[in-house]
Amino acid sequence: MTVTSVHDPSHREALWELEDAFERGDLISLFGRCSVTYEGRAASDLGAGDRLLVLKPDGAALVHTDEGRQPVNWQPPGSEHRAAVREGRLRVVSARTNPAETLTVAFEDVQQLSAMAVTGGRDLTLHGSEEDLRTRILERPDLVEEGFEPKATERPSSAGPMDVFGVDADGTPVVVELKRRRVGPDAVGQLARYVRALEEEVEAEERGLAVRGVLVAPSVTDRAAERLAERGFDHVALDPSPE
Amino acid sequence: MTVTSVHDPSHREALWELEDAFERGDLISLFGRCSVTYEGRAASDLGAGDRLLVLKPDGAALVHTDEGRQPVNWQPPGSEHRAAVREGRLRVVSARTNPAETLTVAFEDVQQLSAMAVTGGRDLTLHGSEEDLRTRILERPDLVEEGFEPKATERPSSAGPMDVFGVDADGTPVVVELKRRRVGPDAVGQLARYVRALEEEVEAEERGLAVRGVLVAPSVTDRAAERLAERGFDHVALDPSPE
DNA sequence: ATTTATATGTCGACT
DNA sequence: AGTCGACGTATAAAT
Repeated sequence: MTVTSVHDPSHREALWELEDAFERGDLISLFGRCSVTYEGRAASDLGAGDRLLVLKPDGAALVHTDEGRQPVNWQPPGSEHRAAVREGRLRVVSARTNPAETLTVAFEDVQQLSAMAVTGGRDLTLHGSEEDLRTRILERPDLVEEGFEPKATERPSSAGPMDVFGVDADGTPVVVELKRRRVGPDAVGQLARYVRALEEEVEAEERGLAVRGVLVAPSVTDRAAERLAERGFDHVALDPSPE
Repeated sequence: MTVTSVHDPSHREALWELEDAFERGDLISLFGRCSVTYEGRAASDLGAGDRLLVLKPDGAALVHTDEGRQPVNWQPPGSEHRAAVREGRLRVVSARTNPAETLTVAFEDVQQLSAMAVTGGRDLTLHGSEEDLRTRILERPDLVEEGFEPKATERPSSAGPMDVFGVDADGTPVVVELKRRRVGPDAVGQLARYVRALEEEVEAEERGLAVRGVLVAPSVTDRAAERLAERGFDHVALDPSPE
């Protein structure tokens, strides 16, 4: 039996089950009516309501309501879970240091507690990432531009490593910035820093050789297009994976 | 009784309970061994393993392993949940359009299903935000600098609305950029755009009047400090909430 | 430990 | 619906 569960337990029963589950390193799901307070990087208070508390053996804690992808409150992995009964009520505290922060869940009512011993299956393969986009360009440089020739990926510069560095048909240096989805102005700023850094390098040895900037992304916002135009950079419309 | 739960149900029993819970608009927690595939903005495959599936009545779906604050797979609110038994196995599909994406969870084994009717209690009050920082500065402008006088918040410019606009003791225009935590170089870039935009405005009517830039944040990274120095901007060390 | 860039980021506000 | 900036962003890689 890998799962233990109790329905409508007393606060004290819930505490016993919780402590056993902590001991076993289980993944825990706890339904009940509770109030939540958080204090740390910010501070928050959440009045009584029905919520789902998830406690993970790596120290993560999640308080979920019936809405939203995000937990309404949480604690990052690395925290320490503790449970106690105070004044007849179950209280779960998850805390960590550096930064110091504490999540407190005070239950008025515990409806359901389940705990599962989790084994294996942590191998996620994700496709369509920026990594894929780079692979695609290295395999078919003409997707960037006729005659484009990649020279290096992650080429270091004073502004950090650039995604792809190469030369165009004329031999002019080209900095390529990759984005897996539609981008805003910030990406142009990033590209501009790489181009400027490279221009300074190049000028040091060879006068008058311009550096081009190319932004590869499925699309760009209007504001980003303006800034590309200002700087004289190009945009190549390309998806991370072939349709 | 607001919670229903079944322990170690058959796939078909689980399906019935799931459909009832969908009907009632319950918040659902489902433990079991499953494989997960996602296809949409990206694509991913996750082999069999023990996981927690959370299904929300607003359409959100979360697949959690025993590690991490983030779900290993998910579907945003607004998706539609469906469940079925195929070849004797429970299969939960959550899908949405715009963008089109689909999450499929195929169970080998269902260990525990709980569903709770959630009522009320959605009032979160968060302290220590950028909003708080602005309030604090408007109440005590001297925290920015002796003689600083705020003139407007969210003052519009060609680069977008600036956090706080004011004048210093000499009557020089000051653009203030607020950050609630330690900042990197991107914040300096943001401030620089506001300052440049304002300089262009000011120059149009009045020659030779400089514009100052002040970054208010608890601290800055080394790189950010360099860029502040380059541009001649000031940094004021200030927390969103009084210690 | 700190800094940097990415993310299926998510989320809210505004146009 | 699209754009923009904040977030207790989280997370991984590099320094």
